[in-house]
Amino acid sequence: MGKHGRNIGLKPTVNDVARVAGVSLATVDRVLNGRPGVRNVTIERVYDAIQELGYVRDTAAANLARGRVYNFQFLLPQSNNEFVTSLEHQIMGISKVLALERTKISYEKIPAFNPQALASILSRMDPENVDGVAIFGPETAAVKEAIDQIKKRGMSVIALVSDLPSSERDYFVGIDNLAAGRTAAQLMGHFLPNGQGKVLVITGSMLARDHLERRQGFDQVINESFGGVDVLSSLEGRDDPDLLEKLLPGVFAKHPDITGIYSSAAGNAGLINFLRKTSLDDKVMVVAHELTALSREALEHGSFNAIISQDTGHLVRSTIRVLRANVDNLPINLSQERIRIDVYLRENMPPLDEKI
Amino acid sequence: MGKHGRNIGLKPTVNDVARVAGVSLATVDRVLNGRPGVRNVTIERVYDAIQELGYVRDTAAANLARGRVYNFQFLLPQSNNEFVTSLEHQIMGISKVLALERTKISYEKIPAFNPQALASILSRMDPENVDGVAIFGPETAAVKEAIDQIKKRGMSVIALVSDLPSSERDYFVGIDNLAAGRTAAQLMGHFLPNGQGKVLVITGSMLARDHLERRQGFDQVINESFGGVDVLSSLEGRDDPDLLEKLLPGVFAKHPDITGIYSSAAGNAGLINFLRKTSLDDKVMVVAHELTALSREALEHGSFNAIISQDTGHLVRSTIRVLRANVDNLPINLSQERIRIDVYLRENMPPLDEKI
DNA sequence: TCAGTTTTGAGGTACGCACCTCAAAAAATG
DNA sequence: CATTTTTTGAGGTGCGTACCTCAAAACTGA
Repeated sequence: MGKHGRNIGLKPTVNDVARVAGVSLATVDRVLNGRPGVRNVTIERVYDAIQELGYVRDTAAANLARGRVYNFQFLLPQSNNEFVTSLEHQIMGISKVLALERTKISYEKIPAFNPQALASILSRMDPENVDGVAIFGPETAAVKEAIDQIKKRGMSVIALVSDLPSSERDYFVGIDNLAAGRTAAQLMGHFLPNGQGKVLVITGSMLARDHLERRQGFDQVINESFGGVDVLSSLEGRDDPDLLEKLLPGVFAKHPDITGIYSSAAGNAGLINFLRKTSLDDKVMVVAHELTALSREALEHGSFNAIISQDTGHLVRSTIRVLRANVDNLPINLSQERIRIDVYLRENMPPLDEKI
Repeated sequence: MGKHGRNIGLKPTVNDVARVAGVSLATVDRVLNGRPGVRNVTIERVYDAIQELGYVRDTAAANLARGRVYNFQFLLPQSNNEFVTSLEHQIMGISKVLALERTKISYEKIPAFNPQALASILSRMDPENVDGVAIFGPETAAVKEAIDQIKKRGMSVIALVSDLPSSERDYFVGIDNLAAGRTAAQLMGHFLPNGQGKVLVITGSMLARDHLERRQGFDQVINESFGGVDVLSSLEGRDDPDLLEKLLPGVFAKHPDITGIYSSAAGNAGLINFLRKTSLDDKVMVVAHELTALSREALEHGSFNAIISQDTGHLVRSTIRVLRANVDNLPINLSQERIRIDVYLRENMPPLDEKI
């Protein structure tokens, strides 16, 4: 086969596009990479040829040629709860593998529930060093502004875990928190003896959209289906185990007849400690969020009765895939990127992974 | 930078390995690709250099150079149940994307529960055309033999959905079916009024390992925790909706007091039809397997009360990744490939994807 | 030590693409 | 029309690897 053989039956290449469009390789290249100096008519002829052949750029080859390195950054709340820790582990764990795929990731921890701090970090970001950011943070005007600015500078932005729909973020990687709250209520309703009782809802902060949505969903289903259940107003634990452990005695002093707890936020360690100390753990039905070493153990031993979770490994991998697709201007496989609302009972917990 | 510059701070390449090992590029290449004509001492020097540098072959570049095309085949049971159909959809859907990644996949349907047919297809497989096979089929001696043969011919073999541990298959992509059965029992036990009643278990075939394991797990938990529940012997539906619909009336004639059904196999269509016709659907608690358009609708409307499921998209994508890793002799990310036992209640069903 | 064999090195081509330069061709301008 | 400006083509180099050839060097055995 000569230098420019026909390449029968295989994927079309830039050479095929050039031949079909009746232009030179250089011109196709200019069009594909948005370089100037091509007439509009010619540009269209090239795109027609691309259409006709069904040409798709070989990203692996392109990245090889370009020496491209993707640079992504995660911004996580500075909180010592297990969910965030698990995200960190996943990020570190995957970074070695990603190095082989020309993508560098790093993460930074930002004071939790502090929109100003987050906004200021965002505004200092340099498009030269960062191609995309994944943000796990509160939705406020300042953050929205910062995101919209960063988008203008050409970076891709992903909302992680908690959506930021008011901003121009490219995508949200996380679960449908309203549905998660509804699921929790469905479980709680079934698990409470006689379908009735007084339920405490623990939340993180009113600034956290994910927590608000969970509460909303929880209330919906309780109202729809479980008339006998009385839901107290939310206890704000700020995702902080220690704070939570301090607050709970007061709540139970006021409401000693609580029979159910929906722990919709992070900070399970504090809750578990409290339950153990007070021996309340087999008197109170607990539906909690996020499967971690701790919550897994609590489920195993009956302190927790069900766990709603989202796979942190999936969250991180999905974020990377979406960010990469965004900077490459490629489509996203929605069903692959949809994060499931996992329901764990004692029986279906996945085996514990060794942390790397 | 000259032709053989130092490449500081970046990933080491074959050139770096050659330099450090004090041999030529050609020799490194011979070692890496297992070509003959290199002394053992030299081979070791090369491996030492690889170790020292932490060199990892750039698979993208290697595949580009080699013009490699992965060729994988799925073998699915010839059954018109929705689960298998969903797998087919996923395979077809992903094949376009895979074409861009130099991998071709196809599937073939084999008479269900017919070990001879499966074994004969396997033995006819040509390593020239197929690099790897994913098998969803029964575990018998004939199949085991055929798999071991095929392995000897250099193909990679994955057990899909139902494990084939007696054979030399490289990997199993699917859920822990024992745990799935246990989960089903846990749900059933909680959902049955007063925690007691007579439960029918529907299975596919005694030849199907996954079904056997589910039954086993189900019995375990019922015995451990739900003394008031009486479980009947399995009804074999052969994953065939029509057959199942024909068999069920007889069972209910004999046991009119059935209050729970664990449908551990495929063929939900037949079950749903029967329940609707006989208006049993709100008298009987049903825990079924696999989220499909049909079972989703049944859950939505209360005919089913819970669904245990495995994500077919994940199954297919995972299979491909593992097969590719196998033929490339690369490690597998276990936590990414672990298929979750999904529990779906009405509230946490994922939105319906448009089939492609 | 010499011929024979094995091992090694040097070099090239290719994969599909990005990016560069220079000159030729075509179009726009006055 | 000639001149300037814009557009296009031809060609090369490199990304990291595979795979090939040929000759030089290093070992082997007798």
